[in-house]
Amino acid sequence: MPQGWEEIRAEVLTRIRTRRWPPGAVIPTEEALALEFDCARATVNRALRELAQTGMLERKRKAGTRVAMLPVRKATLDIPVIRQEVAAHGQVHAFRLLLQTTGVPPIAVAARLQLAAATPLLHLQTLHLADGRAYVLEDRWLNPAAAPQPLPDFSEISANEWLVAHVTFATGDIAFSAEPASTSEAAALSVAEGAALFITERCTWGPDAPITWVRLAHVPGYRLQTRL
Amino acid sequence: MPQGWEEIRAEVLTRIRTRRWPPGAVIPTEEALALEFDCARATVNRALRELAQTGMLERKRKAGTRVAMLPVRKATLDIPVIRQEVAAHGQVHAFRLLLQTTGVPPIAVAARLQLAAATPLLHLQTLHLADGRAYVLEDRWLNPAAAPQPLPDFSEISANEWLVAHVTFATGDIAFSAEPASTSEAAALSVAEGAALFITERCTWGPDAPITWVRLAHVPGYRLQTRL
DNA sequence: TCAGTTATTATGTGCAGACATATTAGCGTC
DNA sequence: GACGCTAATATGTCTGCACATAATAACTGA
Repeated sequence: MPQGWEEIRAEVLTRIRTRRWPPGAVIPTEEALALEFDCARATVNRALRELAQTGMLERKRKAGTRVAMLPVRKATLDIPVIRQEVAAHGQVHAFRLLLQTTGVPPIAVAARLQLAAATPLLHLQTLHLADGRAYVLEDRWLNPAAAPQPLPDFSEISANEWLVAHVTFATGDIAFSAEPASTSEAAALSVAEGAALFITERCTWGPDAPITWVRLAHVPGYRLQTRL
Repeated sequence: MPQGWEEIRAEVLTRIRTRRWPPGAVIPTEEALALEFDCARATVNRALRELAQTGMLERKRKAGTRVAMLPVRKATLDIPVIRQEVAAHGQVHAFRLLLQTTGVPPIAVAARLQLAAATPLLHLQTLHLADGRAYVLEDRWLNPAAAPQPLPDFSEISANEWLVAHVTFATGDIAFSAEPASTSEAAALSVAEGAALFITERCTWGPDAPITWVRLAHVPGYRLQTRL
């Protein structure tokens, strides 16, 4: 007899995976399960809620709880700060600020940030190193209007770390893709032009204004991994 | 005054983002917050627990709850079945089975599945089409010992969809990377050799045996996106 | 027959209280 | 001061109950 909401969750998961409750089937009500497991309904609720959150179950009032047609649909992945990511591999992190200018960003960047096309932004290019070797090239456009003045010396502290500590964040999105290395990216990362790079593109907004757009070009061999 | 655990969560999030509770700071106890918000401790607990799950807060017994040093660290992403993914774009999904043989997989595949090197597996290559155009190339090795017999006609039903409906799943992992198109991949996807492809690699295990290893090579332009 | 209303029902949320558990802080001893 | 024990404390979980809410089912009347 399972006891505790985690064991109940495990038991339900087993019944789903062994097809005792096959995909699409309606499972017993919380009340019935509480009776079977000899616990309070709130405990069953907790277990089922967690399973619904990961996409294993679909719940609707009155209709009841059913096993999702296509189980295993959501994965959570960590988005570490680069320094932590490098440190997690047991390597030493360092970075070099390659470029810092102020200017009007490409239309694509302004559009993604929902900024007027002519707004001048701070442009930073930073090369991050792991054990002295190129690891990822960071290309960032930063909205000075969204950041408290004065700005720090970005060759001393990485923009990402300064921003999370000093700028109010409201929403954002993140996208992953694969792109061929441009001439400048190839040079910075010491790879062949056109090499397949793993790209992370992130956009963040504050409560009032866009904060930053950043594109991370990872060196070939990079893998983003998570457990299901 | 916030009421309901969602509003409390929002209020706490605001205090974090406005730096009233800056990164690293310890926030009041559940009891104190329950008093402030005039609700039960369980309600505060629910709100704080959810925030901890997304990485905004770090909680320890006795030590209390503190704002994470580097907020925004976890994102959840959906892993749809290819047919749903295509349909979500309003396109028509179809697929062609390019290859079906039985043989010993490459060492790298056997190793990732933790299988003895000489185990023969079913090898499937499938090209998925969106509105008739190449969308993703699926390269799959399937352990027949982990699947119920008889196997279906994989030119009629896609392996993924058949597997989630008929095979008991226990654990798995997923990884994303960027790789240049091999000669055969380039031909199948109608792209230039060496083009940057977005690769999804998935490994799944049943309770007793490895089930399948699959590598999805997405056509250039593919983006995997999620909100933060 | 069908649209509109009402009743039913399963989940969603909330409360107060209780006990469990991990972790820290304090204390005493050597 | 370094150690090991004990007490204090914040979170983790559970219970039993209540009411809210959404979605379905049943009913009603034209």
